[in-house]
Amino acid sequence: MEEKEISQAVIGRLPRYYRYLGDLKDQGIERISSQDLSTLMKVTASQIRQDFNNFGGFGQQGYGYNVEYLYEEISKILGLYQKHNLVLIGAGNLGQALANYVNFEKRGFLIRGIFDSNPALVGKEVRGIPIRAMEGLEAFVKENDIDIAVLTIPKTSAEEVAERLAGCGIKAIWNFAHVDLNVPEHIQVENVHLSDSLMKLSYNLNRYNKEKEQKE
Amino acid sequence: MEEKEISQAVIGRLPRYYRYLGDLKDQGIERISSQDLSTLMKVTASQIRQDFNNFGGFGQQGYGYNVEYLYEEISKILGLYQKHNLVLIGAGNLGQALANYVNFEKRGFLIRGIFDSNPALVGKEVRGIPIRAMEGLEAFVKENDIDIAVLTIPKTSAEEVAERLAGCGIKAIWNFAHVDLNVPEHIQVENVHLSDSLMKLSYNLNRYNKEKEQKE
DNA sequence: TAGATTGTTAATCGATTAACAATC
DNA sequence: TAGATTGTTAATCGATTAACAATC
Repeated sequence: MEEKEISQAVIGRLPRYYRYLGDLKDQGIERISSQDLSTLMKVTASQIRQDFNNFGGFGQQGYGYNVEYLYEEISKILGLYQKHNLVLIGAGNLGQALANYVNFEKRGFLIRGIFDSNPALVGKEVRGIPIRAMEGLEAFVKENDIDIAVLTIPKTSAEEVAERLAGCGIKAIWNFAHVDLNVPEHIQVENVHLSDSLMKLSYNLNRYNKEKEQKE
Repeated sequence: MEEKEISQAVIGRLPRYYRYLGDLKDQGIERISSQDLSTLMKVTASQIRQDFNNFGGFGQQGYGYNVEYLYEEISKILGLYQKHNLVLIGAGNLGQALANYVNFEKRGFLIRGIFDSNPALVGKEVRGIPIRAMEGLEAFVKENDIDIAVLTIPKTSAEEVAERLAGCGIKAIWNFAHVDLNVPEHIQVENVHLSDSLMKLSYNLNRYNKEKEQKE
C-alpha cells in the first residue's frame, strides 16, 4: 500500500498534541472532544480533526477521543515505542547539557557514546559515559548499532564530521551546529539553530516596540 | 504609515539568509543574484526576491544584490544593531551552556544576570556572572533595564516565573521549558522545545525506514 | 544598446477553516 | 431515539512559484 506523505506541518504539531495529551492523561482525564482540546491548545477544532485523520480515525462520533488511546497512537506515529542508540559529538557545554538531560532516555533515546576532538576532555566522563577521541567514531558507530548522531560542535568542523557519519551508515543527525549540512537524502537531519531562534525573537520584539512608538 | 504585517514564514527565513550572506561577505564576494543565491541555499529564486521585497527593494536590475548592503539591511530588520539586556533563569546545564555561548554577546544580547532557585548554586559564578537567588528577580529586571528573559527551568516552575516576569515589565521570553507559557499578548515568546525537535527527527527516521522496508 | 536580473503581478499549490452528513 | 461529535468534503485563505515587464 502506498501511504500518502504527511506534510511536515502536521508532523511538527504532533509533539505538541502528545504533550497536551500526556498532561490530560496525568490529570486522569479519560476523553476529550476536538472542541475542548481546541480551546485548551488554542488551535481550531477543525485542524485537530484533520491532523488526526491523516493517520486514520482515532475518535468516535458523539464521544470524542479517548485520551490514553490517542496518546499511545501518537507515540507510535512518532516512533517513540522504539529504542534508538545515539552518539553525541562535541562534549562542550551544550553537549554536556544534552547528555545530562534524562528525559531523552525515558523516551528511548539512549546516548551510547560521547566524542570530542579536544584531548583534554577525552577520558573524562559525563553521567558515567566516557568521552572518546574522534578517531574511534566510525568503528563505534558500526559496532554499537548507532542510528542517530547529535552534533554539538562548532560550524567549522560540522560538515567534515557529517560526512564521516554519512560514511559509516548513520541514519539521522540532530544538528546544533550553525550550518546546513550537506548529507545524502536518506539521512534525516533536524536542525536546532539557536541563534536563528533568538533572531526571530529579536525581530518580533523590535517590531512590537516600533508599532507601539508609532501609536504614541 | 501603516506597515503591512510580515508573515512569520518570511521572518523565519531571514536568519538563514543572514547567515549565508555573512559567509559570502567573509569570502569577499561583492554581489550575488537571486538565481545564484537560490542554487546555494536550495530555495527558489522567486522566493528570495519575494522575501526581500517585503521590506523594499534591496537589489538592482541587471546587477543583483550587493552582499554587504543586503547583509546590513537584514541585520537592521532583525534588530541586531540594537543591544538587549537579558536575564537567564535556571543555571542548570542548559542555562550554563547558553551563558557560555559567546556568540550571543557579539550580536548584542548581553546576559546581565543569572538566577536560580537552588541555594547551592546561588553565589557561584558562570563566566564571571554571579548566580542570584530568585527573590531578587523583579528588582533586578527593573533596575537593569532587562528586556529579554531566557527560561531554562523545569516546566513545573515555568508558568509561575513567566507570570513574575510579566509582572515586572519583561518584553520577551526565550522559552526552553517544555510548556506553552500563558503571558499577555504584548510579551513576545519564542519557544525552543528540544524534545519536540527530537520527536520530529524520530518520526522522519522511522518513516524513512518503513518506506525502505516496503520496497524490499 | 543589449543582456541581465530585479520587482511585481498573476497562477498555482497547499494548508487551514467551515460545513455538514455519517454515526456512535 | 436524540444529542453529540467525528470524519470528510468543499470553500477559503495564504504562501509559493512562474512569468514577464521594468530598468539598471
